[in-house]
Amino acid sequence: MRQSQLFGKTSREDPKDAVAANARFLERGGFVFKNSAGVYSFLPLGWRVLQKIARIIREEMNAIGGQELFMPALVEKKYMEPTGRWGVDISLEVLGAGEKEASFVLGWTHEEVLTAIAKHLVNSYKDLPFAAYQIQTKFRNEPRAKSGLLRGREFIMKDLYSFHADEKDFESYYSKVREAYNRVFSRVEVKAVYTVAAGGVFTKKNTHEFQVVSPVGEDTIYVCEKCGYAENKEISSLKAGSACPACGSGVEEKSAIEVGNIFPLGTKYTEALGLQYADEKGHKNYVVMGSYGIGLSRLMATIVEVHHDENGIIWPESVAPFQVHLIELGIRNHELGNIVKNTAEDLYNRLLAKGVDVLYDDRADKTVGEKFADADLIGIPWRVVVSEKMLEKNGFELKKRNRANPEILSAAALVEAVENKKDLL
RNA sequence: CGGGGUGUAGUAUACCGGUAGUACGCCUGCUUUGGGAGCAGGUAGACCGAGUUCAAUUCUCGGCACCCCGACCA
Repeated sequence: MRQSQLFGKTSREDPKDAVAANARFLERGGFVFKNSAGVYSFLPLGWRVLQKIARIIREEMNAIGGQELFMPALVEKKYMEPTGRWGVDISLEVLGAGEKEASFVLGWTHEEVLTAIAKHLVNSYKDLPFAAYQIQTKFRNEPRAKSGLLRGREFIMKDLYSFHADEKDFESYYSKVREAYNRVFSRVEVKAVYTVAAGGVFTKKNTHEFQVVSPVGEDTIYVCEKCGYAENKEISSLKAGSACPACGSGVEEKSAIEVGNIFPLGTKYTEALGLQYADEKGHKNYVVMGSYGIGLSRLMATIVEVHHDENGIIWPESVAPFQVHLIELGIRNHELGNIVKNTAEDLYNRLLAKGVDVLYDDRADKTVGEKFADADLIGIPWRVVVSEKMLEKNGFELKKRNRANPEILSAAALVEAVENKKDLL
């Protein structure tokens, strides 16, 4: 991608209404655009990051047998009423044609919708278990959207639902999901603490959350540094310094961002909606359910909260919008400058040919300082500079975003290094 | 939803009851070129509505929007 053509520009000033690091850097870097409070557009740069995250989540969900599908955002009243979730506070209701009262809600979760589908498809124990998920926009009329992408009224979420014949089968799947979630969070390089929590509007049972410790987090958790056991303050009888229920060591109080959760639902929804199956003896039983969420847009914001410095974002390689930021410092209308320009074009094409994702800063009207400052802000892991100075040394400069000192490499060595993602620095 | 605050150019800001200023951006030209360049010229602005007033961007009221604290929450 040529940066001169990119739909998205950096800005030098922080937006006046943004305080959280994720909002400041994502808006300034041209990753997202705030359309309303808690309502964001993803610009091409931000959308690439989101797609990288989505791909990792898909791989891990598929690996535990999750089947991807896609459900409607318009959810009719008849689905939510039987479970008592029609008209809850966070609902964004929609009027049908000619109606005076809303008959649809913009979907904020999909247990009911998928259970209705399952009623059509599940008759026998032979149809169980199964797990299905989607990646979709969710709508929740938050009384107070805040902290950039961390709490929006509209956000992108992966929601997985599993259906089982009995609790035992459910529990074994629940722990599989837990492991899959750990892999997701470790691949995007956030440290998520598995935390015991409350079920809110989803279930009366205890649930589990994946919490990333961060000062901007809205949740308070008690976490044991020694064994890693953690409880959410909302259900906990612990205090800072209390003995850890798991190992007896002291727990600490931390602010944390909830990046994922897994809910045991039992038969709450299947009873309310009448989802039963026939067992081996022909007896009818209610299906046991679980639901499992990861907020993708929130996770993207969390990654920024965890991985940045004063100059901008430092993307983990797994989710960076591009692998390489190629910066050309040729002087316009100048003989040597043209050589620099041509050399950079050539290198750009070589990297593309090798299948490397490159953002090529070919902008002719930007100064050196501006290009470097933009590169720091956008936070692509590898930076390659082509300039007169480098050509004199017969090489290219390669620098990692999180390192201070660059390396000078020949073109061939550089292409090889980037291609093999060799950490030469 | 309770409390507090803020709405001025594309962005960030200043001043003011009477002609709205600065910086960055953007456009033209020349110069410059390894950490947000220089000169010259140009472009562009008071959230909406009502009231007070000779006169409102400024004061008052209402609405709307956005931010922060709380309650709530993936």
